[in-house]
Amino acid sequence: MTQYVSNTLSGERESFEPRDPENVLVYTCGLTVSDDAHLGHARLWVQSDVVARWLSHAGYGVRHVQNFTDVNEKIVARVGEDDLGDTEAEVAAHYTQSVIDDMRALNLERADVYPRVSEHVPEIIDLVEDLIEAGYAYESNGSVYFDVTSFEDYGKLSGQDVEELDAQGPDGEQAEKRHPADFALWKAGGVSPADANEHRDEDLPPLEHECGQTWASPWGEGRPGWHIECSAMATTHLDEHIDVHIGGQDLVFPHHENEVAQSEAASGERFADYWMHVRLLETGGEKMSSSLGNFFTVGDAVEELGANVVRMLLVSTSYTQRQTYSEATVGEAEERWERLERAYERAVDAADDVEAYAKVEDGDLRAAVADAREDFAAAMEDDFNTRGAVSALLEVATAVNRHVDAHDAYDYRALVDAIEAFEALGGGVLGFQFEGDSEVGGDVSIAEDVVDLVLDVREEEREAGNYERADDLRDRLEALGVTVEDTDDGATFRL
RNA sequence: GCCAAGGUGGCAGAGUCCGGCCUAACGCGGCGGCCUGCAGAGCCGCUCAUCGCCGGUUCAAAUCCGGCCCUUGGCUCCA
Repeated sequence: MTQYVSNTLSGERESFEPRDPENVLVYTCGLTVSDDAHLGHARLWVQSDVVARWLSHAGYGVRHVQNFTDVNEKIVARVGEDDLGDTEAEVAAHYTQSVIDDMRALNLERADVYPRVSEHVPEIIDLVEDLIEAGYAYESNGSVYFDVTSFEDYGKLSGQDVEELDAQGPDGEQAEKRHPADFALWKAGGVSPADANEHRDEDLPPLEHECGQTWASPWGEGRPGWHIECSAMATTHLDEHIDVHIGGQDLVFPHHENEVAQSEAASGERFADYWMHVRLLETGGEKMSSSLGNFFTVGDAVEELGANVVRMLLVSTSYTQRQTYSEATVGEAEERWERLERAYERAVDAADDVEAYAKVEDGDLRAAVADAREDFAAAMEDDFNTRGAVSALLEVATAVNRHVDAHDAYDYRALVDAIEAFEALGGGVLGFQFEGDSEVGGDVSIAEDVVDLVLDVREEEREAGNYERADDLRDRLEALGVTVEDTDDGATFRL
């Protein structure tokens, strides 16, 4: 059993050999909290979530860090908009919370740390100082730039040649730089009104003064550059040398290239051994993005489709392949999820229906589950092929349906095995939730409303002390296939 | 223009690293049958591929090599 990973650094699929299998260091390049997250972001999150879950499942110890960029001119540009807040920090806090809510709604496993730029400015300053001392960066007019010509390997991640590169950064920086491809590590002063207004909604009054938070530094008041934050936070919370760096494909250059340069120049060590780049989610032939305005927010998607369908969608194309978002692909994801869920429920019902000591044996079902476990593992080991992993589970679904259709007495052990496969692989690794998931829309929604009505009546009976009536309602619901469970928060049910 | 990644059936999407179990997985769609009071779900069978184009290597290529065409991303904030 060997894990394989496509590595942008080498351009090849490599066997995965973490430096310490007990403590695999994974950094997911998070997002700038200047707007609600959309499905493109969610694709990255879900894919990196599944990577972390699978590695854990496969026996590795994983330390996962995912950052929030909460210092950025696009955030500044929204100051004063609606009720977002009057400072950069308030706007950032608003969208950070929104993203955290989205991540919870998508059933993402918690990362170990979610560092924010605003809380790591001292580490960033230290790193910039180190780079200046080592001769890789220079101060110019209160700003600090990385000297790309000083770092021999510059361009190795994205395949760029320094001499061929166009200028990086806004026009205003060019005069301060030695080489047009040099990039800012530290920017003097706050965000200029011009830079902020470039991203500002046209309907809002333009900003007139320099704004955004600034910090004291050896070079005067200023703000960290974009790329340096990830180097500083990855080093702080993981190590100078990490195992896996995951991010969106649109960040290969310049962001990740610059991270490599900064980190490796500062430490003299290789920064990340495996660079995984999740290809983009496209709609209408172009990438889904905030700036293009062609996005579907995570919140809306979860509300409309349910977390399981969204996850099924985002896991239905392997991360090395760009994905199309369309009505057809969403429809397919719905069908695939429902097929899986129904088979799971059938297996649970059938298992409830037989005694544990039942003697029936169905060799086909047992073999199908065993094969599926192997296929699932093989797919995940082969560069985290999530589509193949789902397919393996759907094979179990077919086998369960076949078994239940064909027999009056069921193979208890085989059913339990199938249920465990659904829960451990579909639930534990792919992050689906088989129970307590309330699907929104259509007949199910109406049925749920009706059940809620009955439960309200039952609650009134309970409060009045009429437990016989309440228990009768519960029994009758159970007979209808609705399992009622009383919790601290009131009664819940599942169909 | 330069850099990178891709082009597989009606759709979507595995397989390409290590050429032959690929007569191309899984699913959606379409057609027929079983089941069913009806519907849905489910089951069975069928439908559907010059695997971008051209050439080469080989007994054998979706898979390897060369050229070309097209798409997407990056080179400006971007997952």
